[in-house]
Amino acid sequence: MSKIMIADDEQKIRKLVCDFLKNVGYETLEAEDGDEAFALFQKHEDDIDLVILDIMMPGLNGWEVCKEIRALSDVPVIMLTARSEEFDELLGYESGADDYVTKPFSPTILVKKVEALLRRTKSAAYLGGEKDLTFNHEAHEVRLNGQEIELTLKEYNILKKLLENPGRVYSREQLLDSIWGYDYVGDIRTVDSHIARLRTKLGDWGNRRLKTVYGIGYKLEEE
Amino acid sequence: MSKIMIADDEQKIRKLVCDFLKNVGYETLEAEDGDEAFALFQKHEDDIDLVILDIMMPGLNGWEVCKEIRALSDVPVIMLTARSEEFDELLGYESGADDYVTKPFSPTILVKKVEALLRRTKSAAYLGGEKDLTFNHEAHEVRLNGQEIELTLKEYNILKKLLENPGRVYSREQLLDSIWGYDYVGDIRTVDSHIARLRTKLGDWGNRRLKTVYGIGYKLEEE
DNA sequence: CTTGAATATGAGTAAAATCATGATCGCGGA
DNA sequence: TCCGCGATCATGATTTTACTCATATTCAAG
Repeated sequence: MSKIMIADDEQKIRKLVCDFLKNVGYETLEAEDGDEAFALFQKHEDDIDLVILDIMMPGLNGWEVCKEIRALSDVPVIMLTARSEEFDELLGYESGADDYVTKPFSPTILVKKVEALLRRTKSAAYLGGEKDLTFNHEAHEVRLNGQEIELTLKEYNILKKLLENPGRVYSREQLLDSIWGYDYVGDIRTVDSHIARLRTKLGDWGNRRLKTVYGIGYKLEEE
Repeated sequence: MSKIMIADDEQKIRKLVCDFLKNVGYETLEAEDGDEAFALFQKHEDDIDLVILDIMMPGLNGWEVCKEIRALSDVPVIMLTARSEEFDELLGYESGADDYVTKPFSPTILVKKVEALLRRTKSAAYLGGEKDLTFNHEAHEVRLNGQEIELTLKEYNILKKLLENPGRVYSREQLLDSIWGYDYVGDIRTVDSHIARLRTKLGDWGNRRLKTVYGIGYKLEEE
């Protein structure tokens, strides 16, 4: 099960959050200030699946810890912000946080955010990680089990689009709109052609994951 | 696709937000003050999937609109707050808002929040009690006790419709009107066929909850 | 309270309509 | 010329509709 680190200087809050997270099956790790949080993260980096950071903490504050962590890892981060603080939410996103929760917060909502974030990042593993399909946007290259697959522009864009939201269904119109452009006029079934070619090129993986949703469109199925 | 209502008295802001939302495939509805917002919501209640409310508006202010909407519906609500305002976030949560964004905001962030919120609410368990049946509109997926049930379009739409108002009876005509379209011509008892297949596919749950109201139509029984 | 006519619904089947696929072809730009 | 792209078409698959007949329900008359 996933391990979550929570950093907050208030012991009560830490306990509250930990209790709820443990309740739904997560392991937790606690830090009571920014310095400890970062130290702990460095030590357990490979084990930690998600980080929750309070902003106002002794030592490094939450934003700073977040930036430091970001320098090392893409682990998902949720920030806790006290309502009275003059906080600049934007800064949070700039520092690389994935989500934030304002105090006072309902633990249930926090748990839901944690779950949503884990779900999202775990299914995005293909994009960064060591799974079977990797995207290298810079090089415009796709690799399946390390082997490069030569995709044409349209194929590449369609695959990329579907990969942006694994599980979500895209209608042919949506794909045409976002890849071809709003002003595209032409046969809607063109999408089918490209999907077919993608499936061929991606072989087994393509057949397994590129799903047709009858009467709706296509989606990339999560596994 | 989801429809989103945005209420703000500044035309520029409305346009900005609408453009971004449309860009990622949402439909939008605009209101320029609190009164119009509430009126519009009442009228299109069933179609609106999410509401974005500015706080400072002529007529009813954002908090008030939110409360009024909450009296009718659980639709997700995002509040827009000017950062300079002395605002009490708690009031926002008390009035039932699900999230808020402070101005000036980046449209991208707003879009992300919208998506996060829709994801959260749309895949949430439908009926308060047991968590056995879940709808994921994005993925066009229905799960019963976690296991996916493959439904055809019509089946899916009928189930969704009935689920919108558990306990309420829908006549065959109403279902035909809202799912097939008012101009449908054909056998009214087609509905029966689909209900029958739904019951089969949903097994025990279907037989228990999909009730026939003799002489009237069908309903989804609450438990 | 029972019966039976009238009506409504369920189950099953088969036909019809719709949709997706994969193969193929021609166009046009690199 | 080659290659990416869009279009078309035959084919098969899936979904939707229509229809039949058995069963269930209602309601009023006996």
